[in-house]
Amino acid sequence: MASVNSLASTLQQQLADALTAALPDAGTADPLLRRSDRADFQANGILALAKKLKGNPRELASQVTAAIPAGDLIKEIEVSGPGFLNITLSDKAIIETLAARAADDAGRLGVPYAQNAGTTVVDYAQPNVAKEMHVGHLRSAVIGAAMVEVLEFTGESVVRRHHIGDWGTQFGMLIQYLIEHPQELDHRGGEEQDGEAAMSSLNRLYKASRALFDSDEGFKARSRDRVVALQAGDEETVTLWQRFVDESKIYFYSVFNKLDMEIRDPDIVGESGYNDMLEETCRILEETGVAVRSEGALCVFFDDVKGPDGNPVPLIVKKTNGGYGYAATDLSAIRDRVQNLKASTLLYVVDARQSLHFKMVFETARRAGWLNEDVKAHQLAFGTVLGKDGKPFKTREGETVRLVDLLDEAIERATAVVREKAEKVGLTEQEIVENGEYVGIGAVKYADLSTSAVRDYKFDLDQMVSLNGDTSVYLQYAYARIKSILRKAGETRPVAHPELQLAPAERALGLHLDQFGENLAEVASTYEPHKLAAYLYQLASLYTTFYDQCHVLSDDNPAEVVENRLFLCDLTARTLHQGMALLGIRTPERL
RNA sequence: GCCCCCGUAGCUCAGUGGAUAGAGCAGGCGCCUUCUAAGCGCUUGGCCGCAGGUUCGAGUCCUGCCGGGGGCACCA
Repeated sequence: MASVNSLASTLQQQLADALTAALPDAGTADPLLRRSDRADFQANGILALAKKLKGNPRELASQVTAAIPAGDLIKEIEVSGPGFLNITLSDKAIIETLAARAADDAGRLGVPYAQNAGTTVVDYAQPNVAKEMHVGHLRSAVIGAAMVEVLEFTGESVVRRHHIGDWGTQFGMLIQYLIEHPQELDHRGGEEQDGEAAMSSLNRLYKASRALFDSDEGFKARSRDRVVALQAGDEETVTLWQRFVDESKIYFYSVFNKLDMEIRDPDIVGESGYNDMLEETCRILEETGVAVRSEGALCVFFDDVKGPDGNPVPLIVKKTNGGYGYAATDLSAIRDRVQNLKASTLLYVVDARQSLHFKMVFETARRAGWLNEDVKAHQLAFGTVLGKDGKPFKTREGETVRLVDLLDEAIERATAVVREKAEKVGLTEQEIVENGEYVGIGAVKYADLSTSAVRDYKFDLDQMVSLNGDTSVYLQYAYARIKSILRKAGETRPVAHPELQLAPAERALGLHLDQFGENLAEVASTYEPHKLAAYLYQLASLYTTFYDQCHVLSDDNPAEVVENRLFLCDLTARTLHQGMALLGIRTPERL
């Protein structure tokens, strides 16, 4: 038996049954079970019921209490305040449940798969071809990757899509420039091509072509013709376009590699990938009357979308000049994902500033029948990255900050701290370098993942790399301390002892450990990865309290106590490791 | 003008309609001859933007204001 019912769910069921038994008129009422400061759990549901049944809540609570069958689960249950039930579980039940989790041979800590799992297409990490990646790209990548992992862990079948910006008018300009300056993308003397080098030549070419485009009417005209040639599939043009894409991918992979994030080539399906569908998408929309002609453009209108002048503002699917807007691409992507990939959910990890656009796109897709009750789309909108001062994140010179520079600095600063502390643990040079990357990148990811995505986000490298308090290293450090104890204790898997009475810190840790699966289910259904970060921080915090109050390897402890504490250490380590892995953050064995 | 998001401790942020609103940072006081002090304990600090409403119960739901950010016809 791999999957384990959590204490909360077992208790919830017992209370629900007791409610039905004691108060048949109540039907299937929710006992509203919550964690509590006053006991392990608190049930609030009887208060609302009392109103409905016109009864005294405290009396009803007593009746419900009496209807709960005797068993090992509950140690104490009392009616409190206006009619709350305060419930304390037995130590035995806690350790037995955790032992079942530890014994899960599927390595899932007893976390069950979701009942109604489907296929979710997650659209995240969408850099632009021939353009430098900046902090804005970080959020989509980090948040999206975490959602992918969490969804997969809960049993959802996930298709990743990196909707890179590899299409559009700017490619006419780039390709035309390359035709006129053919050496610009050549690699120097066969030296090994790395991401930085690829980006710097792309960057140079982009700037040069942009300058020429703005100053030279002839070049501008030739560039426009080149766009037409590209869209028409002209062989020479497409070949050159492919060079830009390939060159950019070298750069993307180097950045994602630095981010310790796996991006697979088949998952990169950029805007160009839907090019062949655009015409048909527009035709369907027009034929079904979802889209109409307005001022020469093919548009979809909405009652509640208006411009500053009070006139309706449409979603433009096809432009007056015959070109396709990005709405056509997004709608085609929806068709592809629903019809070909058989998605039941589409998740877009996209900047909140595009919320109106996606609202209109989703509504259009609903009208066209591509989305419906069974196939839903959701934008996981994230806020803008701001500097410490609350203004858009820029360098002192007002330029956008390169993502790689930021990551390098985070790694550099983290490595310095790791090195400073390394002697105490006896780290090798290789471990110092490795840990510096894990700590630095972890700090950046954790900072992004530990607040709710929709808020604007203050990027404060000093704070994240301070490595104090609520930062990733707190969790990594807790993990390393556990592993240190486990190494000292030897290799055998520790045995749980349900017969023991638990110390307060042990109970608190144990109860929290048991809620891992419920937390993941919530994260998966609300698309809020920061709740996982909060759970893990709480877990590490409860562990360090335990670490402080409950010495593990002490000669004063009876053997069973040592074993049981080792068991708690082991399960905490495995839970931390699993949770951090879902967030994309490494947990070094020594730190 | 309309729409969306945000407003919680000095700062950065949590807070599934439940009892006394929580963390981290910063400030104050303690704790390394015992498993990693990147830590732990204690402590100072709150008209949860304002005003109504719904509810047995509102930081949380509804309405209206105020303040900040963003979006709103052929860029993505």
